[in-house]
Amino acid sequence: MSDKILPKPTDSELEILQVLWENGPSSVRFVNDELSKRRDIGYTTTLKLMQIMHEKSLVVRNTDARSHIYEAAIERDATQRNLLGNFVDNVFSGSAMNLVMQALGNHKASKEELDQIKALIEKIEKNG
Amino acid sequence: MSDKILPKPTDSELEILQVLWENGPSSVRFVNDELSKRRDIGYTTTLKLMQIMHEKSLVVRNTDARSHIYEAAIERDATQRNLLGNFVDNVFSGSAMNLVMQALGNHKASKEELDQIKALIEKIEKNG
DNA sequence: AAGTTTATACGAACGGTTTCGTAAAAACAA
DNA sequence: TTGTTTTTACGAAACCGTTCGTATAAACTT
Repeated sequence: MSDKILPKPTDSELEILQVLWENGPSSVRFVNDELSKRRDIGYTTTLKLMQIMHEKSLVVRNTDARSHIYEAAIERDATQRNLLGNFVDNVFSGSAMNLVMQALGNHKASKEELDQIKALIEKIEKNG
Repeated sequence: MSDKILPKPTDSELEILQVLWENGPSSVRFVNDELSKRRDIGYTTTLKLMQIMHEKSLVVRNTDARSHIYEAAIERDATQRNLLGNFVDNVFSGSAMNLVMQALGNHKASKEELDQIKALIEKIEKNG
């Protein structure tokens, strides 16, 4: 009822969410250190981004201690599902199958991965 | 050798590219009519977008006639592959398999589509 | 020829993201 | 206590994408 529609995270926000999803609740310092491994970014830039994410309710934070602890407020799976839907529409004209074929065809998958997919397909076929 | 790295098309530019890929070389008028079927957009907005795309070399154009004819300058497959790679990195931390599983699990695929994927997997397994 | 329609070109505004400088407060060290 | 480090907060600049108004020219209509 009182659920608000959360905005789609931007690319930078997604970078931060990945860190939070993988490491759990974290300080700005920690997130910034993680991001810094991948690219140049100033501490206050990361801080500002996370403050904006807080305003947007993409993260929640605990301000008890001096260094605030931030936590992702949206689920990884749900977020990926949302963004995937958008992406399929924009880039593959809505054809998820085309995307899957591209992803499969382009990516050198291991035997285990292919087996996983085959298992999933069988499961879908049974329940279909 | 003298190949330039083309910029990643934006969402709006992608809309236009879809029209050009599906209909071949087209006038601004035609593209705008197509876009207008899906959303509100002014003629000069479409024109401006296509002019910017021309500057970026995402399209080429023939200005012989009064109404200029625009044509996609980048291939659909290559573009989709590029954007997919980006997307997998940003949203799925580089795991294409995770993306495929999500796409498959979430999309109600027809028997034909599943067969297509199975055939592709077999082909990959043979050549692997 | 005069007026209407249709096209391109250009510039500017608007909104949003990203970046960072600077200030203020809190914690720590000497 | 005084100075250094660490943190949050705030504001502003720079940048980009999108949108559209207006000017101008070309082509068509009567």
